[in-house]
Amino acid sequence: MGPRERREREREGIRSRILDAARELFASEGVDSVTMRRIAERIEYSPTAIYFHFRDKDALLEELCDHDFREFAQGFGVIAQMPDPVERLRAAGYAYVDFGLRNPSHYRLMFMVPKNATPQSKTITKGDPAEDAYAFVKGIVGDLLKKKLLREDLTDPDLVAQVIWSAIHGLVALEIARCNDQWVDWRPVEQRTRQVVDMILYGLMKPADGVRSAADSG
Amino acid sequence: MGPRERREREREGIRSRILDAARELFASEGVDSVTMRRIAERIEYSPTAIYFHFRDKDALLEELCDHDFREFAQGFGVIAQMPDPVERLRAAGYAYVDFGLRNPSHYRLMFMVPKNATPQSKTITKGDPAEDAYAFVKGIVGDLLKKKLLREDLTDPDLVAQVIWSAIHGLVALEIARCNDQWVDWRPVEQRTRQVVDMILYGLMKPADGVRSAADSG
DNA sequence: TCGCTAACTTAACACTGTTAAGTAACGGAG
DNA sequence: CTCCGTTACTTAACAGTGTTAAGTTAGCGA
Repeated sequence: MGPRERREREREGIRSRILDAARELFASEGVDSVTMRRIAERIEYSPTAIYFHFRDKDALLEELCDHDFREFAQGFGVIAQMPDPVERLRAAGYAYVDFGLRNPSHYRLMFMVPKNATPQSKTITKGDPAEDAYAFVKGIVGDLLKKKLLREDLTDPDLVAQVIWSAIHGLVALEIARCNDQWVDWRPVEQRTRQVVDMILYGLMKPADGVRSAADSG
Repeated sequence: MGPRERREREREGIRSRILDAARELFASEGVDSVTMRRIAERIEYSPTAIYFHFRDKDALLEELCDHDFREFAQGFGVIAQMPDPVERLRAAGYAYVDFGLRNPSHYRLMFMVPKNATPQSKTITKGDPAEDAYAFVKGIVGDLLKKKLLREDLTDPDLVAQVIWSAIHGLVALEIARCNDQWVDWRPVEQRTRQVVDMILYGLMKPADGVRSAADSG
């Protein structure tokens, strides 16, 4: 009760209005259009008012990132239900690429800009597959290990998860940064996605088990 | 001959002085320190003088990139001599990663910043493996195809080259953008490199032929 | 010698993030 | 109720950015 809490609520309100304005600007006009002055304009405050709620512009973008990270991880919700870890990995790969290509600006901010650290997020619990996409992949790798489906020299879930992430990230990152590059005779991104995922599965699993390629099922 | 040519030479001279200054600034203090004013300071000209030689800052950076692209491709010179395409691919992978990690600023500018096009370079001849790194990889893939070492469903050299590039690029790009990220328990980049290259070979080649992993030879 | 043009410089514009100083409103203490 | 301090802002300004417009000087061709 009391005005103490009301002030707190109001403060939180304007905070998220700032974040919303930044996000809209960001999504509709690209990261370069996210200036303090344009954010301020949208919420009808003076530019410097933002500094009362965020340390600086980087802190603001960091919090935007934070939100995106959770949303990103939550996108894997249904996939987590799949019983077969191989199919789960394949689906996760497709979902990852899909997110990146649907939200190139967000993806850039999240993974393609050098950062000292992923937001030391108080709001995302590290290691929880529902909120942490890396933990989700690592979980799948753990299941593959348990079922002894991986090559015998692969025993470190972190290492394998990082290798998988590299390949998928490279696909998305190149598409975002180089999609209009006339130099390379690009194959359709869907085709590349299928082949990268196939390569990951063929490349990490025991040959004996045989990987059903994407071509077989669709 | 006469003063006509001398002027031409002088013009070319100041042009490359600008490029050199920009390159030094870029390598020693990062891309953010490459401002028109600081470049001008170094060559003891006024900032606006640069505009007489380059359309704008982007054009200047583009030409910087151009130079890096050729240097990058030339780094594959000795590797091109290797007779076995499998070993050639492995060595090319290591060399690629090595370049990226040794020149993170250059790598970022070359491959991690969205561009409408790789410089429509008059100075790099597309398709020449000595000057075009993509063509070099595509050439290796062609040899692998000729020797029937690839999985039977893989017949398109461009597609395969792009898949290989994705995986290697992802490794480098993540290392550059996220090397200090506390969120992920990163394995040493050398270890990841070996595993990514192994995954590419295991993932693309026929299982029958057996891939000698990096662990076997070193 | 005249004049044109290439190669510059200086001044300025329109931006950017950010800080310093000033102002109005609100809440608790005496 | 009054006073006072904190909170939440605004206005003005600084230092920086890329870039353009206008003015200046030097050198070549006629």
